[in-house]
Amino acid sequence: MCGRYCLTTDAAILAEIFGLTPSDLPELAPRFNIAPTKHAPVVRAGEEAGRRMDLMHWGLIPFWAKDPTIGSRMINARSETAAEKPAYRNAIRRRRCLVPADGFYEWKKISPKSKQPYFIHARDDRPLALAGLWDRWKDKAGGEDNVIESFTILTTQPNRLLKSVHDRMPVIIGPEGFDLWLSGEVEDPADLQHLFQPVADDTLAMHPVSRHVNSPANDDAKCIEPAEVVDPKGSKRHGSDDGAALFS
DNA sequence: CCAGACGTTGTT
DNA sequence: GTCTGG
DNA sequence: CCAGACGTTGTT
DNA sequence: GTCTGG
Repeated sequence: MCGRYCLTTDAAILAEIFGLTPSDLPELAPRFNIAPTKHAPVVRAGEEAGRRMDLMHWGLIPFWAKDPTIGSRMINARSETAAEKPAYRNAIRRRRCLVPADGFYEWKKISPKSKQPYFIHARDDRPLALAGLWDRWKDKAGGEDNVIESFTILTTQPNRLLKSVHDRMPVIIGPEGFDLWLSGEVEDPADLQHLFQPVADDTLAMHPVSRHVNSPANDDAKCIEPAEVVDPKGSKRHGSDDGAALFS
């Protein structure tokens, strides 16, 4: 799945990659540890034309929700079934977005009581575009104009590299898929299914990182720094960049 | 009809 | 909002 | 995803 | 154990 990620790339560079108007970008600080319920930038189709980037709450709050805390359980959506789920079926037809990420974290279970975090990123270190859905929720009770826009990240089967750490991974959209994914209303969500295939095995690389990343309060470069794999008994081995090892 | 869920992952 | 379960 | 809380009454 | 918060 995808429950934590990193985004430190400048807004100007993201604008170039995602085809955004450079004069209309949100302020972005480097983020090494974006966690559910935090705000993060997503790219979506503009209401008139083009694309825009806006900050949204991670954890999709369906427009019909009475209690917005439901969003904390909607951080991922299975791409295989999103079109049928009440929480996502409207969004997948009309409100798709791309979630820029330098890379994401996965926790590999290394013993019954221990998990080792890994950082996964493009081999060429360019930002990734994760497939997302968004929604707009309005507080009925508050009376005020309390509007929250929020997003979720789609998941799919792991490719060969990811399979070694986890059984799910985020859907990653290549540049050739941006137009379709960010197009307006799609009548049949089956037309999108081909975008949900796991990325090619040689596009990503990964390395183990410190458990420093475990706490969402830690948001610094140490989160992505290569670290030793440490098992619960304390024996160690050095973390190589597994992606590079597999494909070099 | 109304009430209650609406999600994923991982673990057993 | 809409579907499922009772 | 992980971390951290998980409760009430009464008194200050 | 399970839920909420980040």
